[in-house]
Amino acid sequence: MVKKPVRVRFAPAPTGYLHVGGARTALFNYLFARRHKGTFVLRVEDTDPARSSEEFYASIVEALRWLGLEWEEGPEVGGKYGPYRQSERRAVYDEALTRMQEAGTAYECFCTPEELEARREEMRAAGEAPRYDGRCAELSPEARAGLRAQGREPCLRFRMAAGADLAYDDLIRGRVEIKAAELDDFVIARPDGSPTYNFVCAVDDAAMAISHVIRGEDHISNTPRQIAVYRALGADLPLFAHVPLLLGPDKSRLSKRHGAKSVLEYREEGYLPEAFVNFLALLGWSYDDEREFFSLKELTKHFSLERVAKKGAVFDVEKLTWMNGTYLRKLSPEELFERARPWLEAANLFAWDDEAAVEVARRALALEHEKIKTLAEAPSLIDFFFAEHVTYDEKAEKNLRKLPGGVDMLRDLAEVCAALDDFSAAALEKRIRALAEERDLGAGKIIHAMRAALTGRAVGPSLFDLAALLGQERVVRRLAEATAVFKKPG
RNA sequence: GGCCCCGUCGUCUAGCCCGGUCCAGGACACCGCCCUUUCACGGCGGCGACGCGGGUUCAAAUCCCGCCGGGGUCACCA
Repeated sequence: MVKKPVRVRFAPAPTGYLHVGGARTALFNYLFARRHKGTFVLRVEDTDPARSSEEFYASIVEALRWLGLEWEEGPEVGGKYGPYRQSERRAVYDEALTRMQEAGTAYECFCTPEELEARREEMRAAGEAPRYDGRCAELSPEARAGLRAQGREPCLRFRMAAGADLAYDDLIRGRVEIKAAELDDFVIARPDGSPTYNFVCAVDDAAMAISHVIRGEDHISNTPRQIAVYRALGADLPLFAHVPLLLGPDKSRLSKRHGAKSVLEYREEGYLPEAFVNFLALLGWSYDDEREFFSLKELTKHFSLERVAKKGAVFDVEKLTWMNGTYLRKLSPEELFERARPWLEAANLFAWDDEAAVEVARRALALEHEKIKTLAEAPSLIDFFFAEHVTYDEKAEKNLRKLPGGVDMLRDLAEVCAALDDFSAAALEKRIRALAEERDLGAGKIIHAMRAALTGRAVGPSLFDLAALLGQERVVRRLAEATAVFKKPG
């Protein structure tokens, strides 16, 4: 038997932003396609005009691109199975609908949503599973005409084969069996003719020659219906793989109420797409018991559905943040600066046409390289280099006050700094340490207070590096200004 | 509630299919120590799990049964 070419699809509905769960599903599809030299298709499931929006569509496309998940076929790039937006495929569905009506696998149902809900409620009350009772399944043409005369507009239902159990082999879960009793005739088109999800999904997967359907496990219960549609269409079944859901801290499906953000929000918060993708891949998939760093490219080499877990995974931002930090540390100082640039620009710390200032920023960020965890932190890490006057935080003020000798020592420090011919970090360190020696003090005493005076903070880069970058003039000035702290009561 | 799925450290997971090498390995977080002018990075160490109960077996995280727990789904949404 000839193996069919691998074709997978990610099929989001543009009813919201791309969230992390969707992103992971997209990633798994992408990886699977690449791994098997197949095709990754993007299909937009916008059959519900009331809930779909262009804004969401655009943001999903942008998010996928940010992650680097390029699709070979889909909106924006085209492909021979297009169009790839279901709102543009109405003709395809209409044709299938007509064929199925003619074949008798679809029939008109005149029940109203209200009537159906009432009957479902009765069934629930009676302890039965609420399902469609087949009331309109065998309506005669005359009966239908009568109902129409009453002003009723029919929807179309799919006729499930009576008494037929269904089963399929899930690539992740193994064999899944569904009893016929659990299946009912479901709506495939609304009275206005617009088709519904289970129908279009199967029609398109068949039409687009999708070989593997990789999606969230919340779709397991849809699978039998879609299989039934496939059969009615006379199409070969794809293979199904249902990946576990992403969970919130309370173990229920990750959602907005857990504070789940859209993918693009993570971008805004300064996460690197390469770190984000790496982290996402590890949520439900593993390589072995050791390795956890993978580039997108490496993932495409190693990914396999066999190593996808069955258990849902909790999205742990802390680990993401740690991983982001390690990725940030792998960048060269220049790359780090360039990638932090959007955040730096937004913070408006200095004029970008001032080359000297840009250079200071570049070097300042380099001094914080080992500490930065997200790009969004960049501005606050270096802003004191550009502040007109230093404002001291609580801890800094405390460190300043602890300086032995107080104001006098601060003045001496300023004097010493002003007298230095060579204001390099090395020369500065030598001089400051010598001063500490002269006064019979631990160098740390001076260093801590001086850092506070120069930066307004108790934490920061190496004092001597920072001071050298700040420049002699500003160092002397800030040391002088810091004497004000001692004049305040405290 | 019916049906379906899942169940190893707080979290992500390796191990389970092919029982012994697992008094369960790695990572994040946390704690301690080291490095060090602070923070951080890095290094070292610690804390910490096989949901419970039966059974099979010389031997069970691994196989079987039951229970419990969690989740998903039951639309003219996708």
